[in-house]
Amino acid sequence: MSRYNARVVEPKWQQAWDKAEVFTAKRDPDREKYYVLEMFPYPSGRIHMGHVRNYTMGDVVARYKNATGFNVLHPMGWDAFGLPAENAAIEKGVNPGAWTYQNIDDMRAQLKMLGLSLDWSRELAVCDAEYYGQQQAMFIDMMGAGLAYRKNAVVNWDPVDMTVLANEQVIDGKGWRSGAPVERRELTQWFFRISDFSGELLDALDGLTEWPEKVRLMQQNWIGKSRGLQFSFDLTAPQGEISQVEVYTTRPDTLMGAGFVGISPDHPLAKSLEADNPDLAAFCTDCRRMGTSEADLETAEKKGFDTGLRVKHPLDPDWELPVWIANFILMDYGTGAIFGCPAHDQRDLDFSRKYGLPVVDTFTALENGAPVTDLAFVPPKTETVQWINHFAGLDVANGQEAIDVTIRFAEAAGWGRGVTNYRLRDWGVSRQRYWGCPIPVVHCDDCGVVPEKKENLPVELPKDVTFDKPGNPLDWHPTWRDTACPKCGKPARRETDTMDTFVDSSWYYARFTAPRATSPTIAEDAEYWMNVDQYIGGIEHAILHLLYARFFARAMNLTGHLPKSAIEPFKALFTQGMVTHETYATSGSDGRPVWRTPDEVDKTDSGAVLRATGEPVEVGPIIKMSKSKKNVVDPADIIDQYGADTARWFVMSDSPPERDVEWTASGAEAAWKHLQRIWRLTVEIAAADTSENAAADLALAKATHRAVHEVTQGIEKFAFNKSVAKLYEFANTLAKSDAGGAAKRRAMLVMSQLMQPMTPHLAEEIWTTLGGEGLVAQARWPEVDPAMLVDDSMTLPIQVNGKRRSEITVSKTMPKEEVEKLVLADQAVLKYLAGQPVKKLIVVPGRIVNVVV
RNA sequence: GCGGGCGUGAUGGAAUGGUAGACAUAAGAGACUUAAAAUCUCUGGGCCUUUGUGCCGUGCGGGUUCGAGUCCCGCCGCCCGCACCA
Repeated sequence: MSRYNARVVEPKWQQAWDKAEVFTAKRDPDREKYYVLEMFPYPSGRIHMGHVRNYTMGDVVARYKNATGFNVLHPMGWDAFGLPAENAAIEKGVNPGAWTYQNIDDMRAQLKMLGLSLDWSRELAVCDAEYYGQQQAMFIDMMGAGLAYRKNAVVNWDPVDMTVLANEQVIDGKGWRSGAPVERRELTQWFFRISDFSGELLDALDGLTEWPEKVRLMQQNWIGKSRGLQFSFDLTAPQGEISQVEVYTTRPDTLMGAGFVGISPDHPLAKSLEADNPDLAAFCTDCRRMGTSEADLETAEKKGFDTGLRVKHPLDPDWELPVWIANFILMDYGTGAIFGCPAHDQRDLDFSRKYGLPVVDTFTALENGAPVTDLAFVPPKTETVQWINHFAGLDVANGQEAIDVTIRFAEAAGWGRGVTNYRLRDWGVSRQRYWGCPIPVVHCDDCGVVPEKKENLPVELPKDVTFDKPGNPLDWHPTWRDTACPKCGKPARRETDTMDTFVDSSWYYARFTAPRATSPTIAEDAEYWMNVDQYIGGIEHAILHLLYARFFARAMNLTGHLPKSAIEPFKALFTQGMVTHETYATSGSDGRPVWRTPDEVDKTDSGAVLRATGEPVEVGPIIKMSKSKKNVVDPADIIDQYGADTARWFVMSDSPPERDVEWTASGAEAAWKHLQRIWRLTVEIAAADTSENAAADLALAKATHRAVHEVTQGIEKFAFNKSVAKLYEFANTLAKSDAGGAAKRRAMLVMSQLMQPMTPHLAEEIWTTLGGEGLVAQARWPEVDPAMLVDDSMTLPIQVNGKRRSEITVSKTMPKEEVEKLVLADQAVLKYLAGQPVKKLIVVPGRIVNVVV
């Protein structure tokens, strides 16, 4: 019997699809379109199992939708700008562009081996001048619309390497290469006004009904709408120009419990004090060393410094509060100053206890009026509490009522105003790096900051750059900066900042609708193909990428590059889990683990050993495949050994798509065995005579319809693992069936159609072997006859007091009364009733019966 | 620290609030074979002086319900994000 040889079969069908241009998308207003998109990869050079899983999921959807009659757009591109190319340049002396394009060539070749139904004619890389030139045009339009502007912002500065560091390059407050303590430095940088859209981006989340609830919730919390009170504390004595400290609080009702006023180390008041107070200046400098990430600030030890200044309480001129600088207060949020209410905020309480500041209760629990000791009393805003001393006369009220009353009281009295605040900050897009999209502006001594003329776009990155000096090579380039002012023509300098790579990925979905256009988009194409009907990617992009893309689509709409209907570019979103693997390590001479790749390790009954030396190997936790832990399986090896269909089948089976999947060698082996089994069945069926066996034929036809129904349901609901399980079941049924040859042939043809989205090459081979017409990739998805799904009798479980005690076989349509009679006559039921009267008899038709005594 | 999620046999997992463990893997037994591989068949959560339509069992502790893996409250553990990794 001929063995199925993936190495021969797979390229054959890939060529057949190419030749027939099966996956080339053409705009056709007479057909309903379906746009499926997976988050495009960074071209690291090798695809990994996460890619295989991500792109197979998208491919299953694309192939299924194609089979159900949609005009499918399924494109692929490269998120090709970013740090790794510069790191490679520094470490290996390669040119970032050359390195990137080589990686793209390598990865494209690997992806093509997977047999994905991609329209490669639309391929793009964000580092193509053809792409980023259009991005520059949009940047200029955004400047014109007031959506892009410059302001000062802090960056991580490495004082030894004299360069700006990304957050991931700051390890324990030190530069990753130099090891020098990182400083915060202010630079003038470009920003997008995403915060103007805070309310809009928040409200529109309600319309994203096909997004995971958790992602919408994460975005909602990120945008962070709050209602609070803004007011000022008067300083008892002015400090220079400053006589007040303005604060924003979401709990103004706790004002009578204020213990101190806290300001950010970057607050103007703190800065004005630094000149005369070396200790205070040292404290602020220390705070500024922490790095800029919020996680760093929040997890650091909470520290404060008493400025010695005092402010007056707005409700009691005799009440003075100390002003402290605190390292956990962010200048970017609210006013950069707060009042601390230790009795009702754990962080403020810890801070107050640490520095001996007063703790004043403002309310207590209704049933327990004990004062706060080491645990702050922080009830939900909906809980009613007893007020001790409320200036607006509250006695018993819940937190939300108290906040509303307080804001009204302050507004009426004229010392404060209700303010709606958002946590969302404007999007800083400047990067002091080479390998990114140049910001297309020119600095002119006379005209200031001037956008480049559109006819001069793209502002191309120079190719002749060196990385022997730290910092941005664009700054060191001998000629690239020199240009003429677009306004007055005098010599001027190009902006050397490039754009955040999140900008590149904020509109590629739109560019795919017209990837070769000489404008960012083409109206007819955008109108037809947008929005993305199904977007698929990692949960790690739940907030930033997806929020930026939502903003950018709005900005593109305002600047005329997308229709209004495309401001929510992703109609449905699916977030898939990671591919994980066990980790393996031997112990190094210094006692630290030396990570080992799975193919270096042999697993034996007595434990894992290193194949080469027999040295024992520690089997570690199952974690995301990563180069640093070496727990990677190279898809290319798997494809080489078993073929693409096996890899695709494995990543679709077992684990639900939204959860992590563990790659195991036995799982891959099992996937391969199953596909071989299907092929053996096919060969058998192809050789069988065409006899009939009425009863078995009907049973197999019914099983076929059930399989179609259930596999379809699985795909529709993104439960590919369940579709796979049903296909296993169907295969078992088919293998055991006594049906005649003709019936089996019909069943196997349907099997190949159902398998086509997951294992397209094998499916074609089955289809053609059994005489299917044309390509199975172009065959119409099989229809279900509902009549074939109906079973007339069923097993009905019977519980007594909630425990399963018996079962009866009944017709599905049997009336309740008859079921009840049968149940009460059942021997097992009678035994458990033991003569006790039946209190209640619950019959859930078609489900279960519960007898309660 | 804050925000979000997840937790079911040896393993991956299945289960509109209704028979917990579908389907698959590891393992064990058997068939075929000179033998092995491949293939096929069976067993496959735990417990037992009662082998019984027995008892226990979905991270831990409570609760709601005729009935909870599923809903609610409180813990524990792991994962993702935290604005310059992509």
